Amino acid sequence: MTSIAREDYLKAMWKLGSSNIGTLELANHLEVTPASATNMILKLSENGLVMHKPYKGASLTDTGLKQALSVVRRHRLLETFLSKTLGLSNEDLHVEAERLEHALSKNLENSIAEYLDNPVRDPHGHPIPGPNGEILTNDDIVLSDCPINSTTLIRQVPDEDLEILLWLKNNGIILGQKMYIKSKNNFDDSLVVEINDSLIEISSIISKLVYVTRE
Amino acid sequence: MTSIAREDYLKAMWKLGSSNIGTLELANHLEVTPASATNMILKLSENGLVMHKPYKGASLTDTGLKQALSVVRRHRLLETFLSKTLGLSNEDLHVEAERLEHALSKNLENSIAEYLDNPVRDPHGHPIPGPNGEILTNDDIVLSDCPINSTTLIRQVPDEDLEILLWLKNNGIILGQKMYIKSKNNFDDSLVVEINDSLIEISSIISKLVYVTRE
DNA sequence: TATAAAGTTTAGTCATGGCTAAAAAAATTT
DNA sequence: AAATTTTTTTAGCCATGACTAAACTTTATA
Repeated sequence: MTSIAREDYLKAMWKLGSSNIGTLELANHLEVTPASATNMILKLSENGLVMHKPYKGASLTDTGLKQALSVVRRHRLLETFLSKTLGLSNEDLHVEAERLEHALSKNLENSIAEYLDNPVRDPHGHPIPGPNGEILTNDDIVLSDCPINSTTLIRQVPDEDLEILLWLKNNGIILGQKMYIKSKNNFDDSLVVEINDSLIEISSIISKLVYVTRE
Repeated sequence: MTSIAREDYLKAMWKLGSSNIGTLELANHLEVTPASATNMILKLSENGLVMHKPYKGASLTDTGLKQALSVVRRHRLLETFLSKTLGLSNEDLHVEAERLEHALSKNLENSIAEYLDNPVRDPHGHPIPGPNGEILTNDDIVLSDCPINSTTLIRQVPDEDLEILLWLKNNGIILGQKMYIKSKNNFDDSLVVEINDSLIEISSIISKLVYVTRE
């Protein structure tokens, strides 16, 4: 009843936000056709994992959310584990964890968590949900919402897009890095920040994927 | 074209020996019906992984053997990796590796092999096939074929059966252990061996699963 | 507000990999 | 050698999760 496909749908819905997820949006995210997404939404709905209002969108139920967070937990624990043991580069972690997450038993999940001392952040700074779906409450804020003329500390970088990840690394935008926000372009919402005495322009897209805390 | 089910069939055929594997034997090993096994044998045959003589049995082709050994390599590398990092007990290793082996990418396989310094034995003493299917030539012999009144060293214990594994451990039959073969029962082919000054009777079934070398 | 466009669902198809029941071949007994 | 048992295959069915094409809502535009 729980399958790889179902877990992928639940995780995708979690990523896309809390409510009224469009079929097309979900289908695009999973690279399937809208018809396939409708099909699966109906099945998940029958199993009480998803709420579906025809033509209006779908959202996770409490049970569905819990299962989605379980997948996310496995993913992030795996990233942390592979990083610590094999020293995989930050760019490789996501792809490998994506393959393994569905095959991780509860037992192995527990062993890994214990081995890592129950970490609350993965190597990209993302919070790791607890065994029952508890998620770390943090005061990380998205970079694009940050006030000008503030000093911030980088807390989360995205993990999926290789190109973005490499760009961030090449420009010194890494976890724990201090960064001063100089200005914001009112036309395209890009930012100019100062890192280690050099100025860097951060596109609007990227500034929505990086999270920071105020210093 | 390569799927979990197909990999399981190839691995099972490898385990069952080199040629003329019966449909029923294969089906029993995989806990599917004979009809399902016939079905899959035909598919693998179409893909050149298996030779099938109707009503006579099936066997792996060179390509099929190579793919089977690739699965075995992943399995045994995973066992070794999980043992070394998480310190999983010997009894847990098999089950966990069984789940993960199909999801291990070539990249991760390589990383793990390198991390472990290209091991040639897994924690149960089984040889780990190389990246191209090369298997360690060793002079391990099956315990049941061992001459009486010889001193032997335990080199391989089975990994699948929990009960057997626990019995072996509880009786001191572990890798590297010295063992003296005292006698053989001509009726049931069981053995009596001396380990650490105590005598142990080993059933015929188990004596076919343990491999040793002469001292 | 009527129409076009965008998004969603329905209907029907396909491959995969199970299953059962029945037919056919091979091996074993009598 | 004939009959029986065992093994294997064939035929047909089912669930899963993709797909296309067409129908149907909803939203946006003229």
